[in-house]
Amino acid sequence: MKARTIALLSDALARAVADGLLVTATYPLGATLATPRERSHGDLASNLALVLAKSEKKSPRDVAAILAARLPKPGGDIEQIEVAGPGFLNITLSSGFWYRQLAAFDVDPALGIKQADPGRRVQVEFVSANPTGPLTVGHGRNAVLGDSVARVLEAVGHAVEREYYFNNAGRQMKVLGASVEARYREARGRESAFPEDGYQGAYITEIGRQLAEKHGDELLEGVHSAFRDAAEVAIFADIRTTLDRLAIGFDQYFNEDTLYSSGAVEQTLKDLESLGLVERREGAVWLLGERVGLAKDRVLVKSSGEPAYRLPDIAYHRNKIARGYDEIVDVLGADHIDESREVRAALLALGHPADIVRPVIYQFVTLTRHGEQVKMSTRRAEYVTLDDLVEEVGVDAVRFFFLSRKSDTHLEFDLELAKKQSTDNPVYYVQYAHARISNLNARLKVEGVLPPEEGVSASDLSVLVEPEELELIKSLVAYPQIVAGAAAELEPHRVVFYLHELAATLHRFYNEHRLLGDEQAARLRARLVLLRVVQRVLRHGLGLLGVGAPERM
RNA sequence: GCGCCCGUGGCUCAAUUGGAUAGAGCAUCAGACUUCGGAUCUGAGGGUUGCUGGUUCGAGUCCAGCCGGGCGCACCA
Repeated sequence: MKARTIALLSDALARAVADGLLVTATYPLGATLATPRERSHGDLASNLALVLAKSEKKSPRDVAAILAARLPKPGGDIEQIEVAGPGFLNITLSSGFWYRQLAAFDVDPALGIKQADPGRRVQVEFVSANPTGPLTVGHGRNAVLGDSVARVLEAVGHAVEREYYFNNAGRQMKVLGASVEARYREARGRESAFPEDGYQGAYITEIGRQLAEKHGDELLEGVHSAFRDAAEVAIFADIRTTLDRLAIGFDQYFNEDTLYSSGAVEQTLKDLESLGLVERREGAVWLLGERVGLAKDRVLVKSSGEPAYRLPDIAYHRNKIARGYDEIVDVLGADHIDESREVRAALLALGHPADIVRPVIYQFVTLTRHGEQVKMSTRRAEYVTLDDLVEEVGVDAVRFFFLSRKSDTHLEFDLELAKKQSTDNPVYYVQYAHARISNLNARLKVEGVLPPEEGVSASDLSVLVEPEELELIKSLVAYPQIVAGAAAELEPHRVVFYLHELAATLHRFYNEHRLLGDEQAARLRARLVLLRVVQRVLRHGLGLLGVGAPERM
């Protein structure tokens, strides 16, 4: 419809030029045709006259009037065209158009969502927590965000691979092993030197205790990798369990270590060096900031001879690019923004198409309870893990709440609100809309009323004349654009806001119009089609968020 | 000090990426059906979008400078 309307506007412009009233022959790039947020502004609004005003040296309203006079007379899908405000052309579509849309949605498994053609191969890398401890609430936002971005991309026809990148070799893991060893010794009643910067969580004590149980005193003598290995296995199992609960899975787990064994890290360093982007000084190897567009020089290899984290990270991204993805999404906490920039700069310097790497940055999460902030300290054992959070408020609330803010803003997670089984809680509000329709269908079925078979005609739907009904139809028809926008901008929160609004529109309709006992059979049938599509959209949207759509609550 | 992100009713957040009279929810107040589950709905009050300039037909959105908050500025990952 948009394309058709633009063609009409373009025609009107050409005719105005032919009539000698306007001089701009080509349809301007800056002109948009959008759905106004204000309902009284019609269904489509063009700013064409506003954009042309300057070059035409006429007032926007005059330009709009000239164009309006050359648009086709209302009829067919267009019911009304008017000049409004500073010079907008507001177009109202006929109800017949909307009935046809609804009828089409009813038989379209894709609910109007266009499939990208050709679809792209997209990799989404997320979570990527090293196995040093249970996932935190912060990882939770990462996990849910990454998974939902992947779902949205899949919904518009891209082939998505989910990847988890981890490092089980570095200093962190050594400290982890030493921490476990100390706990093991304690469990065997021996002296132990707990590392100064060791991991203090209770889960470490537990792993140490289990090793003591299994091996007795066997591990007291000598140097063992068993501590580190046991910790890794136990912690990874724990992480996977948590992710499973959240219905999050991965296609690949990528171990940083393979970048060393394959020589990729070394090769990356060589390549940077041969491009003259590297300098050796103070015993370390530096990436020259100026040469790659960064403010400062950055260490690639420490004076100890170990690569700093960013070198393997650059190698990792080269590896990803070499795998041929059309697009690479990195879900990162705000504290990794600079790192992401450094990698990007290095990739560009190495001649890679760094633009296909798209970081999704999220800000930190705070938990509140009764308006008070819940303290989370990783150093001490008093943090709330992601698992604790899921345990307390449930999977649906965790996922919905994490997605209900634009990722790049701080997120305040209200524990009490998330647990409430009432209208205040947006998860329940949306889920209830879905369950309500199920319940209604069940009640009607008892009365012997069943929804019509699929394939009703637009004219069958023309009994839907109430404002609440047309509002629902328009809201449904907007859904594909919401999904497309969420996919293009990697912003699942748009789906959350849309669903809340759709649910509100449904509740309004539901409250105003009673279906049970309606004697007008044709109207009842049409309404059941409408509700069927509403329910499908709710279910689909919740699916993009990974949130359940219950039949009953 | 430098860089990045953010400042929107009392609170938590949106705003179709530069569009029209800045919208929701919570909270407050006032109401609705002899409940297709009231886990719902209607209405009201509440705003100089941190401040000051600038860009243009038009700014919450863009540019500059301040004020305030967060993150980063390791040879930690």
